[in-house]
Amino acid sequence: MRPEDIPAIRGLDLFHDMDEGNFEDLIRAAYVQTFPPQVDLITEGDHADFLHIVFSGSVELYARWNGRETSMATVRPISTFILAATIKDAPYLMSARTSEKSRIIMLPSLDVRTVFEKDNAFARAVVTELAQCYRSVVKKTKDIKLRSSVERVANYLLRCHHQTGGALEFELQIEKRRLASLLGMTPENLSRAIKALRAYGVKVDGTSVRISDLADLEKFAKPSPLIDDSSA
Amino acid sequence: MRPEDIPAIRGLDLFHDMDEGNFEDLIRAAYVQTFPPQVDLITEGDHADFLHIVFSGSVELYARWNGRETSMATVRPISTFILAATIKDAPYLMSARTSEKSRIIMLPSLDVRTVFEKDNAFARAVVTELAQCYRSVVKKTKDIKLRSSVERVANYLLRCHHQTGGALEFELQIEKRRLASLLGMTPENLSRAIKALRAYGVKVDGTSVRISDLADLEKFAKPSPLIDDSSA
DNA sequence: CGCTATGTTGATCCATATCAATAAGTGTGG
DNA sequence: CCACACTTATTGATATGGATCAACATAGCG
Repeated sequence: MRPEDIPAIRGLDLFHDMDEGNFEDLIRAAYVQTFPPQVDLITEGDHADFLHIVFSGSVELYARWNGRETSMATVRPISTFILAATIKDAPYLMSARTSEKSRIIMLPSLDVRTVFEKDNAFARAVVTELAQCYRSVVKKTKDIKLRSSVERVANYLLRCHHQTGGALEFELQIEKRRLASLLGMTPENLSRAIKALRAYGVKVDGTSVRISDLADLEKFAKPSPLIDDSSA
Repeated sequence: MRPEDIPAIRGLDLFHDMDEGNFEDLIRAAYVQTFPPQVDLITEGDHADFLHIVFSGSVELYARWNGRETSMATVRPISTFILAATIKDAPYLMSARTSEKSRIIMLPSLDVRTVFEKDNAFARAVVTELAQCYRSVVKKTKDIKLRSSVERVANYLLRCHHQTGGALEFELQIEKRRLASLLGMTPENLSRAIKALRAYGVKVDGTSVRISDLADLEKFAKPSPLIDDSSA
């Protein structure tokens, strides 16, 4: 752990309000490692030995069943992942792999649970974090069950648009094949969905996206705060 | 609130370890009401004014978008629902309606949050509950994204089988149309999926289900603890 | 600079949705 | 208690969104 990294971790909502001594205990127990792309960090079913924090790069959460695989989420700096398994002392429900070269901090689950037991501020921060995660998955479920694939793509692009501060031109931060899986469709189908959105003023070239008629796209996509707002 | 109901609530994991005085504060502020079937209790987007507890009957959580509707979960006694919105002081992401005549306890969110702030045991119980909810939704997402509709039905029946303590004959506790929506398919498609499972020794007549060849059904369904275990 | 993974496009197939008709419950009021 | 209305379940016919297969283009990358 580089000393200069510590303030950034301390700045996370999850660790911000906890006792300084407890925070230092956690940090002392932490491992830090830089991984190349496409390295598996955890495998679903394994025991949750560490709470992971993505410090740089990005991590894909995915799941398998019966030979099939689907992308569940992308974790970007700086945030933790699979907190629930750590706290519950339960097996991971998802696997995780680096999408790009990534710096990962690992806090032993045992230490996290110990601090959780004695630090009340930390316990409450965990609640906030888990409530956030929960609501986020509920939104994803609504997205998948209530929308067609073209609608999901349209709304995904609108979410990117908002996350980039309202830019009408931006870059996709994720491979298309991964995006397809994340949105519950095949790469071929994503290609076609993107083409279908040309009719609503969306131009995609490689990873760069341009929305030429925002109103038209929104009229089609019908974004809802109860599905698409990343906070709320 | 009938005095004889209080021990049952106290017995819930969520309230079991909290301070007696705080528990009494919550109970004092509670409303109790019996609703007929098909009554809307909450509507998505509304502010979360109450934490609800299903005391008897059952409640369906569902969501709408753009004129479409999908069932998200069924809540059975005795458990709470939409804790995350209450704690985060955020709008509900799902609507809820009674499926049958139901006795519902409502704790004002404000009181729940007040107790949450001062009662550390309660705060930790909230964590456990939210972690459980989170993992449960993740499993549902995996079920939907990784399995075909027939596979989902097969695994649903196996879950019923386990929840009834291993019975090979049991009753569906939910209307078929609701089940279809819950599993992300149409009622017609559910009918056909059930018919397709005859090949694996499943006989459904009305609401009664009989599994004649468990091994065969399991071989087809390939249940996984990481998707189908209700605890874990 | 070639190799391999990714992305696109077209053709086809299949799972699931939709539409339609009927049957079977379920509840209600006379 | 039955007749009627209404909702739910089933079945068949058809339509369609999305998957699969195949071919090619493209872009990273060693």
